Amino acid sequence: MSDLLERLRGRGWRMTAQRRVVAEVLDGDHVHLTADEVHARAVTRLPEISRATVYNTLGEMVTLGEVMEVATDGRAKRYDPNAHRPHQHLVCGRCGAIRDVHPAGDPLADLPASERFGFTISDVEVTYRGICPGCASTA
Amino acid sequence: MSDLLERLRGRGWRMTAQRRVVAEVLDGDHVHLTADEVHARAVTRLPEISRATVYNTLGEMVTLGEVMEVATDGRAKRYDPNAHRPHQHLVCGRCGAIRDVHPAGDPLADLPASERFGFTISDVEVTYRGICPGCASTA
DNA sequence: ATCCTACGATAGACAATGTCTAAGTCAAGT
DNA sequence: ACTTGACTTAGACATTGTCTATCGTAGGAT
Repeated sequence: MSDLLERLRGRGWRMTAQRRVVAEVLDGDHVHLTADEVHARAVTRLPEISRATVYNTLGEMVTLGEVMEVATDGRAKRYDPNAHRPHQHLVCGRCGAIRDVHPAGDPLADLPASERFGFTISDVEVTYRGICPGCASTA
Repeated sequence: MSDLLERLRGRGWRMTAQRRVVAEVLDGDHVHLTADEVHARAVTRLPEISRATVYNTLGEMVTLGEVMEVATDGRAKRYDPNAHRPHQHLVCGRCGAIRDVHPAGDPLADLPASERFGFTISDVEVTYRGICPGCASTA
């Protein structure tokens, strides 16, 4: 059952059919759907759900820190329900497949003070780019 | 004078007034303009230049590897002429300011084989997020 | 159980960014 | 100076995301 839904429930969220469906559709590992993909899947369970509601709901989940927003390609943002465990992303440049990965080490430690320009740094995002095995074999 | 323009010249590029203006507008350090910002600046020098040409020209420069495309915010892509020297980006979450930074170490080495899922990795992008000194003082 | 009310959902207009097409223009080799 | 294919243009179109006015409903109060 959806961890995501459980966590949202415990936050005073008014539970509606729409929010439940969005949370259910988004649940899982290595899930990185665009807002429109979420909407398409939600519609199969709740035909009258609107695009605006999907956008609103995803935005609220991001604000609550329960979902990560990922912009790997400059196109549509993707939504990653795996926000409770820090991770980075590995992206196939040909087919767009995305995997969650867990690098060793702390990239923040690699940025010397002289390269911080006085910024207070709160987060580091790492995106690995390459070609996935499937795409490599059909080169 | 523009290194960028020099490098483009040596690649069999047909040199037009439009391309020259785009390359000149984009030149410099810590430059990260959106396509529309490039267009706005180009228009002041060459009033009849079209949006399509700016998009085309930027796209070609990216393909040639002379300009980096940066998607730091899920909004408009930004274009960084500093492609000849590898670097990463530091972004202010409040005002959107972007600085080029040079972390020590190799982030690729931090990704164990077991976390590569058979991908052939060709590139790593790191984005540091935080608050710049100016925004911090007007908190 | 029913009623209220504020919060959520809806449709569709609008906005921002990017892509494509058809026709005109021009850089550069001959 | 020609010629030609690459370049440019205006504007339509596509995609992604946001906003507004109105309607519906979850959940507490009675």
